[in-house]
Amino acid sequence: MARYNFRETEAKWQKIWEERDSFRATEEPGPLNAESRGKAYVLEMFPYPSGRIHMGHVKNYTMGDLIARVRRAQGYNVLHPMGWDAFGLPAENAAFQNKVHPAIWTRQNIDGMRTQLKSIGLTIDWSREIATCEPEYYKHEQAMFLDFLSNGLAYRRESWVNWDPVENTVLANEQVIDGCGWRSGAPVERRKLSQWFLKITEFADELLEALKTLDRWPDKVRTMQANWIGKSSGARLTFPLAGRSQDVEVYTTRPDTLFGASFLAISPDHPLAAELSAGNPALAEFIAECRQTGTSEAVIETAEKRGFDTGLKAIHPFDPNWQLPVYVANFVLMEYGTGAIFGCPAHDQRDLDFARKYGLPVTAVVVPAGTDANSFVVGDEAYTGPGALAHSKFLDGLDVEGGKRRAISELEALGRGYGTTVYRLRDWGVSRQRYWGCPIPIIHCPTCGIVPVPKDQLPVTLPLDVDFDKPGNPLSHHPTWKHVACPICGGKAERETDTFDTFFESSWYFARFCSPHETDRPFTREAVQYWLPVDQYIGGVEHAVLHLLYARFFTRALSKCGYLDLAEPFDGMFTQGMVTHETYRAPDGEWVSPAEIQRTEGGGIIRVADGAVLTAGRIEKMSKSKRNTVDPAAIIDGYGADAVRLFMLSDTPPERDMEWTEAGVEGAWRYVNRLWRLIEDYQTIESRQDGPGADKALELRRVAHRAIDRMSASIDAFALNSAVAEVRILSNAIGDQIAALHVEDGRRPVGPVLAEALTESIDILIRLAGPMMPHLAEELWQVLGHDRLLAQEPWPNADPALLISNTVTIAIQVNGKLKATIDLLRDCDAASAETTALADSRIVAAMAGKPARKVIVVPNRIVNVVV
RNA sequence: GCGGGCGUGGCGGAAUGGUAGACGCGCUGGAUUUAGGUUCCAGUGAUGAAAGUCGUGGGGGUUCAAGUCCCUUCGCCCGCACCA
Repeated sequence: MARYNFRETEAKWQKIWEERDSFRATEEPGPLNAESRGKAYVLEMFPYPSGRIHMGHVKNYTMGDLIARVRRAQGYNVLHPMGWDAFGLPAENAAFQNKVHPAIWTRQNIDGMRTQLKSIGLTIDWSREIATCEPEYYKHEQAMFLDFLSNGLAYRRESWVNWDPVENTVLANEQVIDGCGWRSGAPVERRKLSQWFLKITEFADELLEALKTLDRWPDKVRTMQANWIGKSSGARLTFPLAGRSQDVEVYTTRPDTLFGASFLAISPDHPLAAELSAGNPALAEFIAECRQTGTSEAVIETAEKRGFDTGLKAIHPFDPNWQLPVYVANFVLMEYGTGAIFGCPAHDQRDLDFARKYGLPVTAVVVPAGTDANSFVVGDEAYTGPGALAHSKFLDGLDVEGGKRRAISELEALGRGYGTTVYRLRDWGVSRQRYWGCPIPIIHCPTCGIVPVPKDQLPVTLPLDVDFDKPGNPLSHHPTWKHVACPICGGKAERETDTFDTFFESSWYFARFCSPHETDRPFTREAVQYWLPVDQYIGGVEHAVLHLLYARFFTRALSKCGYLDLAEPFDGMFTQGMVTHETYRAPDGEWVSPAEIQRTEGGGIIRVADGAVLTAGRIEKMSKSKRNTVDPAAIIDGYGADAVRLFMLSDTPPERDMEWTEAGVEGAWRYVNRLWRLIEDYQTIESRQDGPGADKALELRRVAHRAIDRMSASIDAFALNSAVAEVRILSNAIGDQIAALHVEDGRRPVGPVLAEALTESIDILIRLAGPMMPHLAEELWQVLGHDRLLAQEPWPNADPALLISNTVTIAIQVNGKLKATIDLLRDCDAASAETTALADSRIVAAMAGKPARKVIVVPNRIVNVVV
């Protein structure tokens, strides 16, 4: 055997797998799955075709491929597809910068990325590849939208957007930098536009409740989704305005603190604010200032809390003589509750900050148990804990929950309010004022109003002859595209020029993969019934809320419209961590890419080009701005896909951020070569009747079968780094056995018992290594003389008899501190374990003559002597 | 601001409440080969001559026993509805 040539070998097996169509999925379990354990749909989040794959992709697809390969070997009928989330802003930015058409740019990127992905050696069924920018894909979602519309799941209303007043364009949140447009630099304004919404709120409670059933999802993702949905119970109540016929309706989760109210605050977008501003220029200016921020919640919430006293007085619902000032405040969101709140400074931090700023009274009405209500003072911190109500008339003495109930029943009796449930979740705005997205199939007719495009006229395709030089949406200034005849009256009408949010495409692509070539319908019932739900979905934690929630909603909406019969699309979910890298800076502050650096012998870092001494900075998420990305293609070229895959899996638990290092991938590369040499050495063994090693065989087999057992368990638990460790433990054990053999003329004589154990262990080792290092393992499998592909071989079974040994090592503690270990027969009785432990000289010494007060014996584990 | 997460040797990390540091990187010493990314062997938490003592971000608690459970505190990271 020559040196391992990964370049040739990896290309060779990728070609063979492809020629033999090894990973094609059909609903009929094939001969490989004669003893099929059912189907396994393994899916990684499909990539945006940015042009080149990045390390995050490699991590994602390596993990998914490992699962897919293991499941295949375990006898499951596996579906493991790939496609392209091909609509989105970057294509338009590229069009603007480089004068390339988004369609051409996207298709070129897809071609390049497909080649790169294939170089990783993934078990993808490429016959099912889809791209969401193709009319064959998006025509189905246009039909879905029309069905949502007729089923009351889509509607139109006004909503805010970021508006760049210089470019006259709508900006995405990421295009707003410090409150200004990224290209124009002009302060961004909020504007109202008429937009389409999907009624995700109709499923709010269902989406929340069903989280409980998703027991193969990470708890943190379920928690984040539950918080996002944000179910809260509270009260709606009305405050009459003094001297006016109007009321202000308020939502609160703390009706128990009504007697601690000191002001009312309404949103700058509240209708009352608009009305008052008409006769109040100062207020109008305040509201205009509030609109000088973006629409992002993070910006609004972190902005300085400001208010404007309208001069109006609201009358307390429980006391007609009590009047509260009414403010317009920038932190009150029109989208949540009623767009108006009452402020109780003593028991809400935000209200307290506001009250201190504007000199409003602070009255504590909940005091901790055992505290005197008259001496309890709120300083800089609001009291939000439990306690007894005080200074609250009929609520006095009640606890918080009791107070809430009593306050609500009182409000209901007075006809001033009622108990209610509110969700933080808002309906999903799907309109985008952009070109590179799926056209919304709607026609606006001056006579007939909003008219859906008839289904038989779908798809509404994007025109290709568009101009990106003018700001704004190219669809709206296209000379002809939007001008159409109204489908109802035949008169002159205009197409909707907005396109869908790209989350639309990713909300159902997993179903499309089930029958990607259907033309008249998005998928067949048989195919989705067979494959869905996805058994294992894998992707970045950054999608933990939005994408996953939208897909869950979409699945329900499609079921309501008769497309599916399913509530939850993803049975198992795994969220991976990011890939990070150290950062480097030149003396002038410029960021330097890892590809341009070299480490000196003294441990310093220099830039190769000019020898400039660099400083190593923090380890951060790989990003273009910090220039700390590493190109997977270059690394695969240098070390091979197997080494890259192995390093991706080996060091860090997959849910955590991992640091990419050159040393790490080199270590993985060395291990690839070590396995190659191990098989080389193994081939020198020669079975002889008088050969040595019979006494070593059983222990080696134990290690091998333990490796099967522990690695399988690690994979099921997604502890992929531990799974790699198990393979290394096994190869180390085999290597130790071989190294211990005497070499004669290049041969290693060995007795038949150990020879057989070595052969069995090597067989197991290669099967276990296959999902991680598929090319090397496939090559070694062939070298060992097998005809069948390793990719079609079953997973090994652990022999239970080899998983347990006769003796166990037991720790003996004195007062909880380890003093000795002893070997005992497995499952020996507690009494003899105690006797043996107390007889041990080290224990006698540690007890220093004191009597044992208590002895705790945990069978097969520990004896703790308390003195 | 709100929500979620993470913190263990020089480094990545392992550990059903039961022997802290598996596996690897790095480092130290040695051997082999002068190799055209070497390989192999031994050692490697701190401290101590040793016995031992200490040690899982900090502080407190529960327990025979805590990295693991509870309270509290500090630091870092991610998401926040038009990036995908």
